[in-house]
Amino acid sequence: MSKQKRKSDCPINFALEIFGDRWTFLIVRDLMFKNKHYYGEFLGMEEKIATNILADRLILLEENGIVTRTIDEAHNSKKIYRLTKKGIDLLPLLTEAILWSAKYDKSTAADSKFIRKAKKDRVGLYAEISESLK
Amino acid sequence: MSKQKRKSDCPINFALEIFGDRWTFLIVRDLMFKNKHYYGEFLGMEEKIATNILADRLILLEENGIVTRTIDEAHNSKKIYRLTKKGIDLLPLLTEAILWSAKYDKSTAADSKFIRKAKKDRVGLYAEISESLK
DNA sequence: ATTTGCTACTTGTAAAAAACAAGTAGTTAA
DNA sequence: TTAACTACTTGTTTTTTACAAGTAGCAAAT
Repeated sequence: MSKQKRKSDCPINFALEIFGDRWTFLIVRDLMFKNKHYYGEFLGMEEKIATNILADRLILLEENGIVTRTIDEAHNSKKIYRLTKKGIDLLPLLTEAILWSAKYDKSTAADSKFIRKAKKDRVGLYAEISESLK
Repeated sequence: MSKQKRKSDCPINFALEIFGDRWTFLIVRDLMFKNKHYYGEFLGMEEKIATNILADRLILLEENGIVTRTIDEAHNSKKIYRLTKKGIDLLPLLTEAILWSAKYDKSTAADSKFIRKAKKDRVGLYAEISESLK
């Protein structure tokens, strides 16, 4: 999945050209909600991403300005991945996806506390999570 | 892209297993915002979807309860595609995607009137569009 | 000082999906 | 009765994904 010329300037298409695959959003999810920061942590995700796909998607996410990659000062062999502002700004999109899935998937594993808070106090929820990502 | 067992019950993954590709959301976009209802109309989209991909995605969207397919009574050779309630409920998700892309894509083709309305009166916008889809 | 293991990858290959070009079957219109 | 339209299907090539294995840099343990 390398850089190609865009199919259109439609905003939906813009988002799809970054996130229109099975894996990219799962990495963002782990960064956003599961406090994961290392390659090895993403590799451990429930959905079992392959090593090459993970490496590829991390590069793309960095190229698209959604995550940063820095060296862990305590352990030189480790790299820390973090969401940028642009990445954190995906929170409303992720939240709507979660709400939609929770509504229509009978066997959803969505966190009911999250759903309740999202319905009652969206602004507060966003503030809380944004704060946790600083 | 046929039916396979799910990788997880995570709500993000649930959405991705339906929409995690380059094309499915573009069809939903055309149904939601561009008043398209026929195979031939989708085929004419700016992004140039291939005939086999379109046919496949329409089947999947129907299987997932997001669109209905009915025969046009006036023209027996035509089929009408419409969003279901489940499909219309994707509106907040699509809207957040549009807002995010409009914010971060310098050359976005996002409709500025839509963006303004979405920022000022989300509820009103949703009501307006939902009404137009009945 | 050297093996052992951890971390973050890369490489090779098979399988699956997408892209592209062409063809087909059932209307409808001329 | 032919021509055109509509919604597809089929075949082939190209691209992407999945899976298994290997590698390079660092750190701790023997």
